[in-house]
Amino acid sequence: MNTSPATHLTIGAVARGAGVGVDTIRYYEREGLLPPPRRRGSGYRDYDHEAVERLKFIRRAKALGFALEDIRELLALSADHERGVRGVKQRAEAKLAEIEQRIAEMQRMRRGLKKLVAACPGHGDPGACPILGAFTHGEAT
Amino acid sequence: MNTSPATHLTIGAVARGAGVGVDTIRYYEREGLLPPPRRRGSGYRDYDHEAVERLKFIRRAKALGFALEDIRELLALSADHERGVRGVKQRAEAKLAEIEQRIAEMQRMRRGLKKLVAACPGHGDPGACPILGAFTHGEAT
DNA sequence: CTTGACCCTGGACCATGGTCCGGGGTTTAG
DNA sequence: CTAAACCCCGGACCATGGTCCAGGGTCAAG
Repeated sequence: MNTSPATHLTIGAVARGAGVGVDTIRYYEREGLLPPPRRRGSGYRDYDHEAVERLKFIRRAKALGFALEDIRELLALSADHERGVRGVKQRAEAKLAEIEQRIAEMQRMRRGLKKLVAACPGHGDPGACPILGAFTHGEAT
Repeated sequence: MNTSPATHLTIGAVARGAGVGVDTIRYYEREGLLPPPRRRGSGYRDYDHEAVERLKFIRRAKALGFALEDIRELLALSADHERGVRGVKQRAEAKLAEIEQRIAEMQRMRRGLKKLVAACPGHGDPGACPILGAFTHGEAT
């Protein structure tokens, strides 16, 4: 297996490869999401392809609903592989529960709003608009 | 029904009544979410009970997934009742679509994460943990 | 060798949704 | 009357997740 550690990528190449901005990369580095890469003599950051993967991972994790802080923890866990696997699974389970919670909340919103929209004639007497009514004395929750 | 316009409430009473902080009320006023109330001779804001209702409305709308800017628009529409009813319904419909969109996204996340958690042994070889794998080369989306 | 594209740093700035503070006036209960 | 509790204003500050800028060095093509 070739994990290709020998690639030499500038920050710009990594950014293009991962679909983020260079400032974002430096920001993630400051925030401990991306390990500080080795430097070239010039001071330029010198990345390998794993950095691109890690950034893609961050994007995916964000898309999965993880905040940067969650991701930082996940990455720290995955760095410490032996105890990491268990931890990663636990975090993922916790996140799953959180997401399911959020879905349930959103569904409550959806139901309330749907009911209101269905009941609103969309014209005429404001008193007949249940949306405004629900806003004014809450029956939409 | 008594719409009681004659109540005299200080900002603190309104805050307690609506379950928000006084700073939040002043912030909402600055942001155009709450109309500037009349003032007493001393300069104190003088609210009536409608302000409390309006704040509760803002809380409910936030709970329904509206951002403060959305709420500002909704309030502006509802102030102009005749053309407002139609507008309010349209906004609510748009918001409903947005919420449904968000629910769908969350459900995709949930499915991905669930699959990963189910497949992860939770111990042993990190290579066997599909969560880390999915993060490193995305199959979770 | 020059030129333009790229990289470095530190720090300022953005939006969102508030929260807190200081210095001062007001109101109300005892 | 006094003291506590409340109110005023303007402005600073918080977290989140970046984005942009100035002033300078580096690298690659022609």
